[in-house]
Amino acid sequence: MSVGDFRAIKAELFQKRVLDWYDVSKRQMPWRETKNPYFIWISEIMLQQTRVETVIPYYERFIKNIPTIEALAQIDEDELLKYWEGLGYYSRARNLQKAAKQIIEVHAGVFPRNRNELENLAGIGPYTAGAILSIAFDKREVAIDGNVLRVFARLSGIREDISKPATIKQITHLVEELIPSSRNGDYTQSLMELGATICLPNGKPLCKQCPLKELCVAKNESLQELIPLKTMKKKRTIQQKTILVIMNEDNQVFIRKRIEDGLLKGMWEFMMMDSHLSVEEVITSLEKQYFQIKQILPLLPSTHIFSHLEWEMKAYKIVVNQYPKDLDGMFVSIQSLIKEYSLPTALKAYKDYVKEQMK
DNA sequence: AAGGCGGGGTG
DNA sequence: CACCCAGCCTT
Repeated sequence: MSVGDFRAIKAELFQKRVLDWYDVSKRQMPWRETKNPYFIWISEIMLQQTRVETVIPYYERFIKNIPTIEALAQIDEDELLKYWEGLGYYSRARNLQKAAKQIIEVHAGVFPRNRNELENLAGIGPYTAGAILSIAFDKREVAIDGNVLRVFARLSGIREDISKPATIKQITHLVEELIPSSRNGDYTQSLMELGATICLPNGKPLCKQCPLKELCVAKNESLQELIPLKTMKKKRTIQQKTILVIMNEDNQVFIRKRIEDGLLKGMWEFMMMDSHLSVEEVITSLEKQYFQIKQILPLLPSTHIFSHLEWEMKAYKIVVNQYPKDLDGMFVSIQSLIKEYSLPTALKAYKDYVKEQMK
């Protein structure tokens, strides 16, 4: 069998198999209870590279507190990031607000309903545009995510690297040819659901339970564990950091906002240095910045793994009784730190330490 | 075309 | 540990 053989199958058979399976097997998700494009949009952005179970509580809290495009456009950035804290890929939150403003200014507050206008909004690419159009508006558009790429690579026996644009284009055409005459939103979701629950990655598909097993080239050729082809991945680079949890005599802690770096941009952090510093080096560096140090105490080192790099963190708690006025950050109370400012999960160990200092 | 961008679940 | 997740953006 080949891609050609797969294309020869009856579209109606394929559609009936996958939609019937979806009706019986779909999981419950809060965004499946609505057609409100704003809600669908929020869910799709949160779901980018993020598992369904992780998203659900974030989604519930977000739409409860920021229920409309207008509310999203007007919210303070730090408050917005607070709702995103721990979810990762924080540019998604900033792009969400940028897009909300675009919708109000360019589209008079009316949610766009064609692919071109959607893809011109910040943070919306081909997948998200297709998802919103098919799910919220029942338009004849497809949404190609990692699940759909894997499902269709196996179904049609494609041996190419599924991350290559040419392969994505080829699969996009196959998915488009099979759009049903109705229920396209369910069609979109059924393909992703199949990938997430049956046609699993890492050579572990549950083919016996698959409603499409008779139509699957990979299954019929016993290639389902070899497809899709895995791409070589780059090794993580390791960075050494020294975290300085600086507190003043009023039990306030020093934080500053990350601006210049792409990584964790917009998030707040403790003072950090780019290498491992000894007690003496820390003291020298802080005195050079006109801090007067009253006490310095080593904290437990910790490690945080990002997808593309790794932080090896040494840390110190430092109590100062005097500090310069022109700081690139500020001292805030511990309660305020917890309630109002978003810190990356990478700093969780030291945020937890600060929490314990609350009196 | 390739790499940056978080955090967590899973085997 | 490595892989991958309802991807998008920049270079």
